[in-house]
Amino acid sequence: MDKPNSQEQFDTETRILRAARQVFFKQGMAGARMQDIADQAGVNKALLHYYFRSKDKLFQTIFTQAFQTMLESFKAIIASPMSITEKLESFIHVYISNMRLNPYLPLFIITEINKRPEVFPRQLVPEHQQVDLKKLFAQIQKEIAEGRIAPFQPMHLIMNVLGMSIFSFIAKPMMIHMLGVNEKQYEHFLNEREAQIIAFVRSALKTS
Amino acid sequence: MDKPNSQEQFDTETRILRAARQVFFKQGMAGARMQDIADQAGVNKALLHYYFRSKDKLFQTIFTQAFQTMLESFKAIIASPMSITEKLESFIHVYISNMRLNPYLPLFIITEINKRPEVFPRQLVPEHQQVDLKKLFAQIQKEIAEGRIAPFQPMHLIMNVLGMSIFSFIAKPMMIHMLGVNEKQYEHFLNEREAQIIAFVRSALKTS
DNA sequence: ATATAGTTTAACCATCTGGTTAATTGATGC
DNA sequence: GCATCAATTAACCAGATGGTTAAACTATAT
Repeated sequence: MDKPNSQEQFDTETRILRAARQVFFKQGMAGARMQDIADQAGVNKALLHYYFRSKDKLFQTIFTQAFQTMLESFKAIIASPMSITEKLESFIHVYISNMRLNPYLPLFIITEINKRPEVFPRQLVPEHQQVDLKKLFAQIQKEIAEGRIAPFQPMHLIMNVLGMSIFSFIAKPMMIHMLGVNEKQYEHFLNEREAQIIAFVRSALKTS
Repeated sequence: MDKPNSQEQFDTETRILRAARQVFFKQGMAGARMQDIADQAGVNKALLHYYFRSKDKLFQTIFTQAFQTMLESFKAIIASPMSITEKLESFIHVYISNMRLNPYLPLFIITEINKRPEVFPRQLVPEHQQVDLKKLFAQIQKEIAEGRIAPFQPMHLIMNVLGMSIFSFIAKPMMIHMLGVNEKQYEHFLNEREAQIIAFVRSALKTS
């Protein structure tokens, strides 16, 4: 009948990667089946091994790329010449936009690292391109000292912003069941989310 | 050599349940192995089926109980006769305490609902014991109208508090790699977490 | 045309895994 | 002692799953 996926325009390797991303993101390493990925990509299962040797190798390719993606937006914002307030609001905007396109990404990363913490050593994030927290922390403390924002510990401030932004997406299924709302109501809620978080952070950081 | 687990004092069914919780929480439904659970409980694998019929049944037992646990603390706080500020701070305190004891619980619930959203219908949360949001929302709006707290939409306010509290625990492995800190530093950070979130929320809710 | 190299497929294999079963052990009442 | 019933175990089974392989197909160059 209908094709499992309309991606004939891409070459085989790309189609496998796209299919693998879909399946791994949704099912995780343990739950993903090579046959499912092959079906989704519309190719023979043996081709997965031809291009990527093993399930583990294919998974690592997907995972590493996903993790890098996550890191990149983070680092880009930190490096930019903005005020703290602007950076925080940029975080909120960027992460919420990204998650609208790719809601599974953060949860995927979190669960997979959680299951095999020993498998993801420093090697995954080479020393030279690690997030430079020191500069960001210094900037926050400077603005606090200048009285431009209320005093909060830098790491907690960042975690607050990330938590409010990311959690509302990854916990969507749980919250829908916990709060007893339906999909549509929750989507409406997510649409307001960015503005609401920004307002909340502004209020918290206001100097009295 | 040594026993896989020192729980000889419990009866077989309890030992299986405790072992299943450990394995399911960490590995998820797809990643968990019946043999692992049996080993962890120190019993023969056939006993798992003798007591719980199938992996699915055993999983459902664990999952339902975990989900109820999560709901109970939520509902208890909502029902209590506290002000909004007190309730929010109670949320923060209760969830952070619970997660110190059981860090895998929220992530477990989130990922499993995510993987099979169709399997968890309303039946899991019987109508009569669903979280009563209406009263809570009304209380929030009342306190806003009385000028006791700054105006934020109730559901966003709650999500903010839950996000800041829960996310810092479930994202621990990701944040450790993202921020390039070590386990010990992160544990120290988590110890300060409750006080920091409370301070942040208070500041945000202050009426100017 | 044909040789060559890369690509794709069907069939197959070994292992893992959830689940079953028949036999054994243990306790309890008579 | 022995009958009865629940609890426990070792051995086994069928299907699923990651992975392999030899053959077939395709395109490109000569």
